Amino acid sequence: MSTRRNSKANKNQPTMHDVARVAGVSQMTVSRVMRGAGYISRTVREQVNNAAREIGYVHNRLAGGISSYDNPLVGVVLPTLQNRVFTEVLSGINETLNTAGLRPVFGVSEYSQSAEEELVFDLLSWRPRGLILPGLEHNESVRRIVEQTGVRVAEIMDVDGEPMTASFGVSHVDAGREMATHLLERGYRTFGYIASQGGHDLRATKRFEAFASQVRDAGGQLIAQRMSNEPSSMVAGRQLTMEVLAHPDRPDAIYYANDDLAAGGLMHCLSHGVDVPGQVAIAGFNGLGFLSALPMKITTTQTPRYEIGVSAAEWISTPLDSPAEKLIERLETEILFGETT
Amino acid sequence: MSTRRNSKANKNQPTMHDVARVAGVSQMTVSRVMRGAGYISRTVREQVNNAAREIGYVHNRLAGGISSYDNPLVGVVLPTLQNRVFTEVLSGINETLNTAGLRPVFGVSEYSQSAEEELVFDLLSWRPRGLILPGLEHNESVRRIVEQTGVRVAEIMDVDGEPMTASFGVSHVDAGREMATHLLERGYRTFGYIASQGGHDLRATKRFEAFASQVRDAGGQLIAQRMSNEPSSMVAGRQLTMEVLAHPDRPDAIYYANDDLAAGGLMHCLSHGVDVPGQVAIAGFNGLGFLSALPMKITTTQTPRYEIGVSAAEWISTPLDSPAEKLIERLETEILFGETT
DNA sequence: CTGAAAGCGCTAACAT
DNA sequence: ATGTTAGCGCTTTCAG
Repeated sequence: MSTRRNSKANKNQPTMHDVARVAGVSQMTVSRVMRGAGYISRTVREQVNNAAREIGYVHNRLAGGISSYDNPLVGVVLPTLQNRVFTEVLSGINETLNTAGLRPVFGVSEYSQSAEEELVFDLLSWRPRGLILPGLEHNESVRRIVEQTGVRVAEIMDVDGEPMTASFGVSHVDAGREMATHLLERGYRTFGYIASQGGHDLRATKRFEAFASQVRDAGGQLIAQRMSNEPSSMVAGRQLTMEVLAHPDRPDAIYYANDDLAAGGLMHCLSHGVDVPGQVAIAGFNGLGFLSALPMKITTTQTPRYEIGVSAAEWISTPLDSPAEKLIERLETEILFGETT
Repeated sequence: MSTRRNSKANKNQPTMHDVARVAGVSQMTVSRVMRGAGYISRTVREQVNNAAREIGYVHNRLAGGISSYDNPLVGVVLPTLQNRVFTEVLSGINETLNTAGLRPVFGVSEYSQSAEEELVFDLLSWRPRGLILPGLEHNESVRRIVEQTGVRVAEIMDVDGEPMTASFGVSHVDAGREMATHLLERGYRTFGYIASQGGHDLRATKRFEAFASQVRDAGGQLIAQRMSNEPSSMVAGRQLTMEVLAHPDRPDAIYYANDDLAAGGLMHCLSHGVDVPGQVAIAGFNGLGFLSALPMKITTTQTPRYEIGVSAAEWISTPLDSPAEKLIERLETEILFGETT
């Protein structure tokens, strides 16, 4: 006769009861062995594990989560997968969660707040132990449901603003200002700015605004700006740089929203005999690893991307005891002085 | 009085019962509205949705999954997040699943079969609708549990072998052979090979073996091989190329395990006045977008990374009706003839 | 079109 | 160190 108790034709997967029957113990004992909870004698544990292996039992956490409320899932939202920056953050998140026995469930918002909203509801339906969201800007609906459900949220990448509960990132305002200061000190007076993502990257915007205001305060001028609607890439940077330099009124220096764009700019200059930094200086943002393989070291701001992922994931992993106190974890950036400025 | 029924202090989240009470309908009706199942009158649907919004109810899919056996999660395993190739595949997977209302839960195996095994068990504990695994090589334990649970598995990247149920990818054997043929036709006779990941990238190994055997068959020679244990990167490629070219017996051409390494090699040559392809030819693999921003077009094999993700995810999304028939979906590669060969 | 009853597979809480 | 009992929040099934 069949040993299955499942009335539905649907599935025929073994349950803890089946394991218990084979191992000759109670179902509760199987549960304890599976979770590594409570004290179980060596012999029983082995019987149970063998029985489980034999019949191909896999722990069912859906059922577990529903009764325990302690669910090892973490919802992760990223703005894009097209940019190394976020996959490095994801890498930090994933490794840290993995170590803590937690698992990421994730979605990509494509820099859209309404897509983010949908994602947040969807992720919340898995009753995650926490949520990791990009940036500090979210729509009202997201704020409301976060408040109502009381889910722990780590807002990452940015610390220039008020987090819902905790933020982990860098100050883009300071980074933009510092780069402006550096370029001004070097004697550059007229500037270009090249960005991508059609302005949806709010952190790039923060950097740029701080950069621009610092430039103006020092009597410098912003004389060229180009923005692509595409995701950032070397190809886009190369194209936009060509456009900026084609103009009769060339800037002394170009600030790029990130390293990919800056590297593309450098490639344009190298291919067209434009002297860097003699005719035009180049500055990027992030300090991506591939820069050090380029023919010239690009000046950029080093950001701790992996570490941002790690610190956010660690906070989510921590057994919550701290009350509602807000946490702002600011990680530091640093200008890498290259040969392009 | 409190409207909560939850005896545990644990959580105090509203349930369908709470929504039902507020909306003045039965809990079952709420369930139908949430899932968009069955026929619900317009009025009732709106009442329910309003009530849900008002009290901040979020659908609980853990509870749903346990009774319905139809779970919108898909387990995804990637070998690494350090390589654009896989984040592009992930991008295709994610977008496709998203469209189908499915959600990825994922883990990274770091090219280790035992890490993969752990991951597979962990992912299976969420009773996913399917699994996406890299490559065709898996350990016995993975094969057993896949068979026992009957979970749908899409093996991606590679079609040179027998899948458990379905594979989506390219032929690395053919790709390696084709590149060898191309280089031989160009007149190159002595070859170098540069790789990374310490040989754990089994697909790179398949390419290389096909490449090497083709070279030997044509009377060519493989005179230099370097392999880094690091993840692949331009920096590693630059370094290894320097090492290969420092040797008195220089190869006519270097085949790289991928474009990052090849681009690093090109950068070395450009920076050191090594004539490409006059002194040494360069060939990569993948056709990553950034190649077109480099000063010289590198010859490479174009691979459909995003599409591999899409086709695997589509197969997982499809309501299963097809029997146990094996599926091998071979996507095509194509040599991009550049200026470096 | 809507509702009531009966579980889904597991864990918490309380025995023993 | 192990077992019993009573749900967790939802969906299935069967009524109406």
